[in-house]
Amino acid sequence: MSVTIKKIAKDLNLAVSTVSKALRDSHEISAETKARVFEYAAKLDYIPNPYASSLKKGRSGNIAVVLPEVADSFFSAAINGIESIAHDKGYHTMVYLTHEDVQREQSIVREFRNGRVDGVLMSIVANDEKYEHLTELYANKIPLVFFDRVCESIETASVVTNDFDSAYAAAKHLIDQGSKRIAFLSMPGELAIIKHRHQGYTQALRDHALPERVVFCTDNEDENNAIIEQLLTASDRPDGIIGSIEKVTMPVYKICHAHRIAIPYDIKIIGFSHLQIASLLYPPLTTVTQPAFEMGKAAATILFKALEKKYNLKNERIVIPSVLNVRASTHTMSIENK
Amino acid sequence: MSVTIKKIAKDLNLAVSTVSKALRDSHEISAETKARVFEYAAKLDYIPNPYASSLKKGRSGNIAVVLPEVADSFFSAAINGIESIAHDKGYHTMVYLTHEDVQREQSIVREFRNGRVDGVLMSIVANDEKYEHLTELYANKIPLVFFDRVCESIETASVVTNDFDSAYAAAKHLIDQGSKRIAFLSMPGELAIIKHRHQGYTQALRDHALPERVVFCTDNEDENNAIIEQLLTASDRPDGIIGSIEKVTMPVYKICHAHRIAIPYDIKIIGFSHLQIASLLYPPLTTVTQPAFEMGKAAATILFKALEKKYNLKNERIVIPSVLNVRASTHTMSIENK
DNA sequence: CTTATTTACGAAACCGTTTTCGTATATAGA
DNA sequence: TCTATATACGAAAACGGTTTCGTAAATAAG
Repeated sequence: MSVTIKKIAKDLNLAVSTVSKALRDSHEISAETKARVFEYAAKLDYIPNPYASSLKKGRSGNIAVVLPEVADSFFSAAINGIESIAHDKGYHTMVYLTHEDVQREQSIVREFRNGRVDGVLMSIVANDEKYEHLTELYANKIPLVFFDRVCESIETASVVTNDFDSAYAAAKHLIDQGSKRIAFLSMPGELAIIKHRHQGYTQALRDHALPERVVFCTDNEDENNAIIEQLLTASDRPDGIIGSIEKVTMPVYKICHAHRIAIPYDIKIIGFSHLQIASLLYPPLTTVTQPAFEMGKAAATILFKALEKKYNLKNERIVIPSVLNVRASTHTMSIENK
Repeated sequence: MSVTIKKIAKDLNLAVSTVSKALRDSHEISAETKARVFEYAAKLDYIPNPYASSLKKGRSGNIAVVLPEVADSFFSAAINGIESIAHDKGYHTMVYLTHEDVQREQSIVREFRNGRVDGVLMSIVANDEKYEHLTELYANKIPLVFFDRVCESIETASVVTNDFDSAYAAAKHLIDQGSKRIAFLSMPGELAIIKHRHQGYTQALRDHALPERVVFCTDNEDENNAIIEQLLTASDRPDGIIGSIEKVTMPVYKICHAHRIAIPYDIKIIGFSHLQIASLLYPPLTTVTQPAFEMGKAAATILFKALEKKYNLKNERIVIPSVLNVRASTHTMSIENK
C-alpha cells in the first residue's frame, strides 16, 4: 500500500490532523513539528491521494479540453498552449474528442457535472442549436471558456480570432491579385467561425461588386473530393478560392495537381490553416493563420482566473488576430518569381 | 449541491447501501426496488461522484498519455487512436507533455504513483539512462505501455514500428535510385527509435559498400537550420538524405529551396514522417510513414487488457510496420515525369 | 414441524484527506 | 493574582460512495 497521512501520524506519534496541517504549512503547527513531518514525509516519499483530497475539498485539480478532433494541427497547437498553462498552475489536463459528433459532445459534457473536472475549455461541434448540455454545465457552476469555435447563445468567456476581418482581408487580397470569380468553400452547420468568415467574404465581394459563390463541403473526405472536383472541372471554374478550414483546402491542391490546373495561374488559393509547412507546399500556400498556441494559452489563463478567484466569466471576449501569409499560391503573373 | 446517493436513499426511504447496490445492479436487490431507484435517479439526473468511488475502489478510471510534444502530427494521430479506445472503455484520458525535458517527464510520472491514473501510455523523452521514475511506476503496480519511443531497459509491453527494416528499406531505395553519398540526419540521446533507424541505415550502406555519414541535429530549430545549411552547402554535399524524424526533414526542404538545390536532381530526400500532406510538398516528399493511429489504438488496447484482467505485461511487443511512400523527392531523372 | 438456506435490505465501517472544534499549556494584560 | 489570548496539538466529523456483515422474513429441505 502507498504511504498515507495516517502512517506518518502513527510513526511520528502525532494526530492525522496535525500531520495534515503541517503538510499544508498551517500556522497552527510549530516550526519544529513541521520540520519533523516534512522530513519524514520526504523520506517516505509521501504523495497525497488526489481522490481523498478532491472528495473533501470539492475540487479535482483537473480541467477538460473538449475538441472536435486533434489531428488538425490547429487543435494540436491549442492543446500545447493549454497544457503548458495548466501544468504551470498545477492542474491536470483531460482531453476529450467529439469527432464532430453532437451526441458524443453531449455525453462527454454531461459527465462533467459531478466534479471530475473543475473547468472546461471547449471548441464546439458544428451543430444546430442543441445546447442544453452546455447550459447545464453553467447551472452546475463549472466555468466554461470557449476557444475558436464558440457557441454564441451561451454567455461566457471566449477566445477567438478575427474571422470576419481576416476573411475580408483574404478576399480583398484575391481581388487585388486580379481574381474575379472567387468561391468560398464553406461547411454546413451553425458554426460561428464559419459564419463570420463567410460574412467577411461576402462583404468584401459586395464592396467590390463581384459575384458571390459559396460551395458547401461536408465532413466526409471522399464527398469533399467529389464536390471540389466538380467545382474545378466545370466550365465556370472559379479563378480564386478561399478554403474556410484546413480540411477543405487540401483537396483543392490535390485536385488541381491531378487535373493540371496551375496554381496561381489558373486559380489562386487561400486557405484558413494552421500548417507551418504551408510554405513547403507546391506551390507555397497563402494562408490565414490562427494563433492557435496563443489562443489555447489565453483561454486557459482566463479559465484559471475564474477557478482561482471566483472571477465572473460573463461577456469576456478576447480576440487574437489571425495573420495573412502571402505566398505563391496567390501571386499574380507579374510577381510570380520568388 | 449535486444529488447524492444519500438524498436518493432518504427520499425513497431506503438505506444508502441499498441504493448503491441497486444502482450497480446487485443481485441482492429486488427487481422492483431497483426499478424504483433507477427511475428516481434518472429523474433527479444523478451522476455518481467520481472521487468518492475512486477513493473507495482504488481505481480512478483515468489513463495518462505522456508525450514529448503534440504539435508533431504523429503524436496527434496517436492521441486520436488512444482516446477513441479509452472512451469506448469508459476511461478518461489525461494528456501530459514533456517537451523533451527529462526533468519534466520525471515530475509528471512521479505524480502518478498515488492513483490519479490507473495506467500509463508513454513515448519517452530522449535521455541518458535515467529511468528511476519508470521503475517506480512499476513498483507501484501501475501498468505502463510504451509506444513508439520505448525504454528498452524496462520490461513491459510496447507498441513500436519496424524502424530497422524501414530505415534499411529507405536507404536501399535511395541506393536503387542512384544515390552514392547518403547522409543520415540523427538526433543525440539514447532513443531506441533513432538507434534502430540508424542501424538500419548503416546496415544498408554496408551491404552496398557505400560510405556512411551521420549528422547529429538538436532540439533547437535554429541550430538545426545552421547544421543542415552547412551540410548542404559544403563541397562534399550528400546526394541523398534520410531524415530520422519529422523535425529534421522540414529544414532540409527549406534550405534546398533557399539555395536552389534541386530535389531530386541534386539531392534525393526521404523523411520519417507522418504528414498526410507530404504529397503536396514541393516536390512531393518520399516518406516512411508510421501507423500512428493504429499504434495508439494498439497500445491502449493492451493497456486495458492489463487493467481489466490483471494481464501480465512483460515481454509483449507489438510491431506495426511502417510504409514507404515513394514520391518525387527520390525519383531518378528517368522517371521524373509524373 | 424443525432446521437450513435464500432473499432483500439496513447498519456501520472504511477509503484518505480536510476542517471544525475542543483543550491544555504558555504568555500577556489588568 | 486572576482573567484574556495565543500557541500547538488532538479528537472527531465530515466528503460520497462501496463493501462487509448482520438479520428478518420467506422459502426449501429433511
